[in-house]
Amino acid sequence: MKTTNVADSVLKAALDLFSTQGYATTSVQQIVEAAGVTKGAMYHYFQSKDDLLFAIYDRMLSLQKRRLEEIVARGGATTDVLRAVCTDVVETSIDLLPEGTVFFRSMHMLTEPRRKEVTRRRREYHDEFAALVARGQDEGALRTDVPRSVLIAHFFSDVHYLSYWYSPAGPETKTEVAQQLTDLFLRSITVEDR
Amino acid sequence: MKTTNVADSVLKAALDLFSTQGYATTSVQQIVEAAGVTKGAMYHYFQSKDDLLFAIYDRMLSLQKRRLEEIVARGGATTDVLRAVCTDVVETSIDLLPEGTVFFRSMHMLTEPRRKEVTRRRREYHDEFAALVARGQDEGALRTDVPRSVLIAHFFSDVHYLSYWYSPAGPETKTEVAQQLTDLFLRSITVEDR
DNA sequence: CAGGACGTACCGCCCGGTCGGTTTGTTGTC
DNA sequence: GACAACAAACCGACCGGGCGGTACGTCCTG
Repeated sequence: MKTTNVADSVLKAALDLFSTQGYATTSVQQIVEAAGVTKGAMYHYFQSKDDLLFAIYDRMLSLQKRRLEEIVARGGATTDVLRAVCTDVVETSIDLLPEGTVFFRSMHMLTEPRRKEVTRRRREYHDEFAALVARGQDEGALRTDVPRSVLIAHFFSDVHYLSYWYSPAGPETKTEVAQQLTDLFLRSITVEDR
Repeated sequence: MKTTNVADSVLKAALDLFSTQGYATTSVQQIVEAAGVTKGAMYHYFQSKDDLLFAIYDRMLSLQKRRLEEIVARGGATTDVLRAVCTDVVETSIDLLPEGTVFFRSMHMLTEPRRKEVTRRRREYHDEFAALVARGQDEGALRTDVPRSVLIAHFFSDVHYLSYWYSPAGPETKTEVAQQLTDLFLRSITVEDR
């Protein structure tokens, strides 16, 4: 409760500054000042500046993974599951917009072991999603004339790009956008029927 | 010819290093060493490290803009023009993959006036593309049940994401990918006919 | 011998990180 | 409940280093 207050406010400040200024151009001094703590306090809870970045990634990756697995576990027709996953990941990504900004912008700044782990966990997510698409293709619901890797990249691109254009202050709510993007995606990857 | 040799090799080295290591984590010393020149020589042709970044952006933006305008100038049915633009920008983006990597990763590192100009020129491109989509909607060829801004973001996301997943060493050629992504995009934004 | 094209030594700054010390909190003892 | 004993939490002055950038000399070309 109290011990986490420092760590929490530091993380919050770091996320805010990293997402607006970038990781490299944000100094530890700025972070602790924004968080209202001292450098000593921060380095008591975190080993390095790198730690802060990784903590942000860790939280985001855990959350996304958990949500994906929950939806898949609920079961249902493949295309329905796919639809649920798509809308959910778009909505979650909008909730985590600052994290997303930092993620794609600063991943290459992580030190080697950590970057490896982030890559590994992203691949896990990717593979689980790919399995879903594969199932859809096997069932004849999804088109096979485009390589699966392209279909998947086509989906992740939307999620990825959100932090570059979406603004909560804009005209569309996150629910609408999630619906619309999912619709666009599914329309493009399903087989032409009737 | 000779005067540009230094500037060229510096820019080439900078692009290479920026795209692999990131802008902030690449020192001017590294760049000049990789380019085989000295710091003095570099600072004779460029005013700052920032200059190098902007030069990369400038080249990329000019090229994309020029290609867009050439295709639009050729005229034709709106959907055909749109298709041509899409495949072309995907192909060009693949040709400029390192530039794209640097672009989306380090744009926020540009100093204020330059970032403003980059934003302005991107908006120019965006607006021209948006006009094309609007024309398609007016003609009844493109769907209007999804906000135009979402349709456009949906397209740019594919282009944007290329530098994160596409590899020339991979199984798909740039021509194939361009065709496939264009197909996915157009399928999702055209009205259901038949 | 003038002036652009460089080479080199150097500067001030600020960064991430440290470290000895102080405060605050917890526990055990009588 | 007073207090010693100890640990965890926290402070902030300080450090070495590497950064972007510069000053100035030198060389080459016309």
